[in-house]
Amino acid sequence: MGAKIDLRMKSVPPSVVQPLRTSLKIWYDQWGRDLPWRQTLDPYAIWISEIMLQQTQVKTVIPYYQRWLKRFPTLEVLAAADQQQVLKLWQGLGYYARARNLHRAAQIIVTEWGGRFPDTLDAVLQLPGVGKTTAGGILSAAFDQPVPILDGNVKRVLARLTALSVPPKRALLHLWLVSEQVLDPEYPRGFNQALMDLGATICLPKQPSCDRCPWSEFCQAYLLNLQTKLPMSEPRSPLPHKQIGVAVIWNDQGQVLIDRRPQKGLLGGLWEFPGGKVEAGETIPDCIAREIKEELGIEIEVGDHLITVDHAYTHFKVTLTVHHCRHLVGEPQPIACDEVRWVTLDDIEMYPFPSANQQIIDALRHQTPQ
DNA sequence: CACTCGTGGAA
DNA sequence: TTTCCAAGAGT
Repeated sequence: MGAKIDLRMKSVPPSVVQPLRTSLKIWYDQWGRDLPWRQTLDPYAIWISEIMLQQTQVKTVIPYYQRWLKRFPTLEVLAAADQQQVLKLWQGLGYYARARNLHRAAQIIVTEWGGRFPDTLDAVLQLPGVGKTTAGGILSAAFDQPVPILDGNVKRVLARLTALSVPPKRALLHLWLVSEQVLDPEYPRGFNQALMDLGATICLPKQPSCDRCPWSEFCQAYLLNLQTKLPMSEPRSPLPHKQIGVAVIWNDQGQVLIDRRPQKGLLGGLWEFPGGKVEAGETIPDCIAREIKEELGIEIEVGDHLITVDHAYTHFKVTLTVHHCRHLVGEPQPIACDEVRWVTLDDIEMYPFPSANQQIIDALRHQTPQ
């Protein structure tokens, strides 16, 4: 009872550590990726890339990274910027707390560190939005310090290397120890980058290219022919589906009403068209009128259907049913949001919107305003 | 510690 | 088309 799996059996034998380092370096020298953030040693630029790359593919990040450094070339520029400008540049990248934390952290570095990026693990871990993996990525890439990492790529590579018999989530301590154990103290910058490249280009989730892998002769999963079955995954529960009624409210000046979501929580700090969840037995127009009265304190007339948008978030799906509406009486109040504003369709592009709402804006541009 | 937090690439 | 999941962190 309670006997835990003996993870020591899954460690890497000390005699294998040096061959792992040597073979990975040789492979990386030939096959390593040439990525924009590897052309600099500026800790600011490397930090930006590490944050953007959290849960986000390299291909998606590259254009955002280029635009970011053009718009916010230094820590000082970022610290002095408006949060709305920061979020606007982040629009579409998701996990918007990353952008809010970057902005806050830049201000902290300016005030607490005189604008000089900290170079110790403790100090970097104090920055909002920086956890163990990001800290290791920054310190190894920018300062060549031997600090381990454990991102999705490394979890998969090490789970296969050691034929980990439980899902990685259940063995994080073990995986961190292995990452630290194999890390080459003579070559930390290249090693960590090589480890991630191995996961991203060879040790793929499905159909790993073991015939091109420098570690195949050491890989317990490969030697046991388990490489396509590892790492183990945990079953997922089906996503709940929410029906949302959304209002595009027009006033007599041809403006529409938008609101800014609270800083905390989903899509914090972004703007949106107001609306809310459809209750049982309620029609969409009834829902929209009720939500607008509850959240903005105004009376509207619900008109024609504009567009229906289906969107999937991480933990649920939504269907936004959007109607044109006409403002009748009352001054909009920010009851359930941080701010409300009347804007023209020309000005609306200045505001950061979530992707599902951007589709609504696109639809508005393609039809005659009410 | 389980849950929250976005979006799009790739199969 | 659906499904997985990507250089994870905060609470």
